[in-house]
Amino acid sequence: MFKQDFRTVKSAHTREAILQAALALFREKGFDATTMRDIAARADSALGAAYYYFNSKDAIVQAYYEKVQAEHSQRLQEMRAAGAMPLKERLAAVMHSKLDIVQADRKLLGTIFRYSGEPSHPLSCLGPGTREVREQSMQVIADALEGESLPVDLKQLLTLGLWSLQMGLLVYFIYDSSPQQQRTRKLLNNALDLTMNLLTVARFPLLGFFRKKILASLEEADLLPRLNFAPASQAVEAQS
Amino acid sequence: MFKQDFRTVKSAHTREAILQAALALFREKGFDATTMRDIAARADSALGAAYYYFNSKDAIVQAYYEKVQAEHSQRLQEMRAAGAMPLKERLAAVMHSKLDIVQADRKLLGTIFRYSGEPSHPLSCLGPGTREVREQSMQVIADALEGESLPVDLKQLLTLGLWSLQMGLLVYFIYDSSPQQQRTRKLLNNALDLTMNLLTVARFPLLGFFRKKILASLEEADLLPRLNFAPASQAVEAQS
DNA sequence: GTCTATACTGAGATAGAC
DNA sequence: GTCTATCTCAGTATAGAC
Repeated sequence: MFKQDFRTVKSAHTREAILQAALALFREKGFDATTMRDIAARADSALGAAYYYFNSKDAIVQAYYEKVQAEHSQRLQEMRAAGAMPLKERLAAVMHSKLDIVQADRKLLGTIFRYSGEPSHPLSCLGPGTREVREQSMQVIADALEGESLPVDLKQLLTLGLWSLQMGLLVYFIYDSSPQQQRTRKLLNNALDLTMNLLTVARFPLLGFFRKKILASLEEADLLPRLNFAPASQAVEAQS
Repeated sequence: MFKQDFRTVKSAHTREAILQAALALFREKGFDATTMRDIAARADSALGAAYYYFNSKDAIVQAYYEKVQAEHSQRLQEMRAAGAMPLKERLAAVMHSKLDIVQADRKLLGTIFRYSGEPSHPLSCLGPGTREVREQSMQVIADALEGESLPVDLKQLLTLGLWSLQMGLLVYFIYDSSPQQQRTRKLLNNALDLTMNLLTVARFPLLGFFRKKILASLEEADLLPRLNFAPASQAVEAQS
């Protein structure tokens, strides 16, 4: 496509060295303060080499969050394999593990939102360029609802809601200066408590009117992602 | 403080010329494609002059959205003076007029979110650097709730919720490629319908439990802005 | 205090040699 | 696949006109 193959061992090694150098520097000095020259120097290669593997500094960030998403999916898959948990714990596991993974990279995390207002930018976290990663991260949430006896429409609403919550929490996380970002954890727990309460209410037949209306609006606005609510094993299959 | 006085007519005129030149170019070519040298050239002044009035290209954007907010506040004040409307219409007026104001500047609008993930950046739309504009924009919403017989806690929740909705809609607006962004307008109307329905439900005594819980969480997370729910005339007074 | 002219630095990105 | 040289442009600095 638009990228190299990275088939050779040497090539993959160089690429990884550049990526690691970049991430280390981003963590130390932040994204803006790190120059491509710094990165190349730390990876013991030339500026051109860095640009050979990553079309831009931004592309490194993209590689980073593809890595994060892969790690997140994998952790959740392992947890699912390890045994069943009640819904609330599953949701807590999904959300907290995401925070765990990015905890060390808060300085880098902000760049995810940098192009959120530029639809055509390949790194726009809401744009077509990141659709795959985004849908994967929604699917992780959807998978956590697996086996619950909830109507599919409610599952869709819940998934979209929880994904939005996750995005919002990531922003809060970045701004959170409390030790180990405990405030974010607390907020997340409170939000999950409320979600569980809300879920009880949302099932109430009298509110079916609301559910239908909300869903129709979202559908019309093209805000509903296509999610896979098949059993976990099949869902995993469908991704490969 | 850190800015000039712009007391003289000539000074203000130059500043305005530079701002207008910048906005015109942003609309034509977008933010990134416009250089400070372009702006200075279009305003018939030197690069140094542009930097004299605006510390950076970003500072021009900041001036832009202070302008937008001032315009928004003013329009709403005029509407309030023009006569009473039912709540839903007042809310629709608030939200739609905001979209009206920025409609022509969608290419520029995205930059508002550029630094949303960088707390320390002065232009972060959620950071301390923009607190004043942000609170003013929330106050415009709070003012629209004036005179409604709702408990103050519900007013606070509603204001924060509607402000969030507004921010979300601005993002959707940027991504909306339908003619005249009609989809955003439709989504807004649907959201307001739902809000009104939700409001009826939210008043239900049985749900007081939820309200208290949500409010406590937000309070703990320091997400509740200090709003002025005094009568409109006083609220205006307090801002000057 | 307001502005011009000019030059310089740093960094993202690219071209082309090897 | 990798490196060197180079380009562009945001931003800074400075010296001075008025």
